[in-house]
Amino acid sequence: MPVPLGLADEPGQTRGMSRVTLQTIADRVGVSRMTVSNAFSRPNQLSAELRGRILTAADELGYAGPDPSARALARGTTGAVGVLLTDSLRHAFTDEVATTFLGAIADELAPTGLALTLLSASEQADMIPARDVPMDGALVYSCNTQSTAVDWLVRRKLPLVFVDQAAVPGIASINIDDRAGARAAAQHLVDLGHRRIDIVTKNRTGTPGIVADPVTAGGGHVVEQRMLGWLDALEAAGIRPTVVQEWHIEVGIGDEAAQLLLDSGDRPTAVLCFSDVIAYGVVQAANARGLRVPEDLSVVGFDDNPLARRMRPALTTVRQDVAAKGRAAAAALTAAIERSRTGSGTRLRHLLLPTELVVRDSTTKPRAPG
Amino acid sequence: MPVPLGLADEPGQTRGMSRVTLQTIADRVGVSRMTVSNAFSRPNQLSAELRGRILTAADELGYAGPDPSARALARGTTGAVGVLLTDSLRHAFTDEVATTFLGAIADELAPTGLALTLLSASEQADMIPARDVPMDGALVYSCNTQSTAVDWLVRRKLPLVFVDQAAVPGIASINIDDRAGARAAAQHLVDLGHRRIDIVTKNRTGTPGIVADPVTAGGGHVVEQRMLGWLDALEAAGIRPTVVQEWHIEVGIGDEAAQLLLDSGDRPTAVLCFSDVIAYGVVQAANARGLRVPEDLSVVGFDDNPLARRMRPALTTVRQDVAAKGRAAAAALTAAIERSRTGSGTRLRHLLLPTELVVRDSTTKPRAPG
DNA sequence: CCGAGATACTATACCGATATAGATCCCTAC
DNA sequence: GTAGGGATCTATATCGGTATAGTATCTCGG
Repeated sequence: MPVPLGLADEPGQTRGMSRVTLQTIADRVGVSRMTVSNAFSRPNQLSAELRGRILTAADELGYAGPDPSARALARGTTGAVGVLLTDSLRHAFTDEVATTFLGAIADELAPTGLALTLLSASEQADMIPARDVPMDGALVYSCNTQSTAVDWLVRRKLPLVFVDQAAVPGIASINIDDRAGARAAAQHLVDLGHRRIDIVTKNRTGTPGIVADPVTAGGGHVVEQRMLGWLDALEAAGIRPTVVQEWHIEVGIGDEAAQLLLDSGDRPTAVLCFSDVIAYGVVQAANARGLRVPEDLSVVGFDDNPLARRMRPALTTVRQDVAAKGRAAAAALTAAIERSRTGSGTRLRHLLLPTELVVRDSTTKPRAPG
Repeated sequence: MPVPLGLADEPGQTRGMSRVTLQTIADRVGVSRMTVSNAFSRPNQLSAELRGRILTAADELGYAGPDPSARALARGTTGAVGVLLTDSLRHAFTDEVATTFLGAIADELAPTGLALTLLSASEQADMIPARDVPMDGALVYSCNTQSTAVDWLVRRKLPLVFVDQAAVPGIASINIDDRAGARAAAQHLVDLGHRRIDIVTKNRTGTPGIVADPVTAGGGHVVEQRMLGWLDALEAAGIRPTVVQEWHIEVGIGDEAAQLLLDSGDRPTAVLCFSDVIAYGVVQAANARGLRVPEDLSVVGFDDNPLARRMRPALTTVRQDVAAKGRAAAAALTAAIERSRTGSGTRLRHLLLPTELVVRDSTTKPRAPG
């Protein structure tokens, strides 16, 4: 029964009289505070008649229901779960892979009634969301495991699920088979006859440019796994790729990385990219130099971002089922929360979802087979 | 100083001994609980030496900092703000207009350190996020004002900002000039010489199909305003449009609505659409029937969704600056929160952002001018 | 040598609920 | 007639902090 909006008090104004609490209502009706609490939270603990009177009184007093913070303290549960994101929160809404992932989580969480709180890993204004925001559990999405934010969550002993990160004993994790996917991508190029194959990867922490030792360059678990996968296939074929890394991962960012490869004297005939978004940049850069994809340059992405299908030529890439990853993550989180409530129960899992090479039109045999 | 992850206790396990609280640390160090609290929350209230000892002890005991829920209760602030969304949360990540809006909010909120909690208006499992989740304030985005969820937020007297909704006295609101935009869109068609102009609108609550009385059909504030704007121009030109409404607002949904219009004997030469997404559907449907846009059918959208520019032909539409709307909303919210903290301060505002007709390639003169 | 003012810490009183163990009262079965 | 068992409601003890008003102790100018 919606109350006419105009009648509501000014937000935040207490208007002289003190706040209405359970006690206020208890006094009004002449029952104990506990009974009023039960009227709201455990209806079957009191008679329907009394409950009716209490609810009426509460309504008259403009009571909005038990205070969520107080309830959270007393019950030990808040009704919200967090998602920790490394990048700015904006990224959560900008990147198509991220939106697919989060959308799937939202869907999976919907029936539980849990709200989804987006947490930024960056610490602003002496407030650290991962440490200070009340929540019942959290998803850690593609964050650096060393990150202090992750550390705070761990210290809080919150039920956690790690996604796209190195698995840690005692914490559920969801990963995709990055290494196998990358290996398949590289093998695909090798099988096509390419010998000059280079790599454009991502590394928010390193310096952009050519990477001397790719294996130890870091950049996070996913970056490392994909690198290992590429090298698995390339080294087996006796190929030593030039590796360049970028910071940015946004569509439309100019490509200093691609420049390093395409303008070098020893130009590659194929490029493996950390993501479809990066591949997009590489294709743009190639076109800007008059190179045709795939005739002059084969390009492979990763993720099977919707972007990959929109590109011309359509991008050969490694598909991961991002939605399935999101659903699995949400399910793992609710399971973890349940486990922490009931002492224990289902065993904690480390899931590895498959990847699959999707060959489209951005790869072909090199013009002059090596 | 990150703690080695492996050493952390199992999440949620109390492992025999009871939880570490301020008191635990106070006892260990031999000071009062309040002093320990100060060590964490008001460092300048105690000597650096003692603070050091306290922090060390806390660290040894595996204390993760003051419990957020307890702190929220005592301080009356949680560090998170909510966004209430009518549709499933998924929509927040699926729809490009929504992601732009939320991304802008996230950006604007970043420096404040506030976390963003996504609230679904639907009530699941006896848990109503709008009523039960702790937060410092909330944005209400394009929700039905009658919605119980909105009502809960109002009763809680939370600082609120209404976006894309009828303004209510006492609550800040951000809107765009839907009516003027729609009027301009309709006038554009009239000026081109169209006389048979129909409308495809949206209405989640009504039944899909032809709408008898568009003005009273409801569907929410934005729907109503745009309808008024269209009719302003059409009625002035003596045109009575056929109006059909749809439920779905997702790209790629088959178009029963368009069908009603395009397959009728008296086919329109132009269609005004509630959104670009709907316009996309109409164009698809037209193409499927062998009609060319704009030669056989002019189509106008609304929003200037990025989709509008990607479409072929590029869509004529009404631009709104969604990012600006998001920033304004976030700013209004932080202002509202500040206002409720300090009693009062800046005056509460009702903002109306401009709209602008963007003529692209989906509209032209009717083939046989009436 | 004394009072004013910091500085460093403590005592007490909330914040607004929920959990758990009673206390009544009424009804039923033996 | 009474023990046992529900259905209702209450009393008490938390939940884990923070705000505010003290109480000492120290410092310093006059």
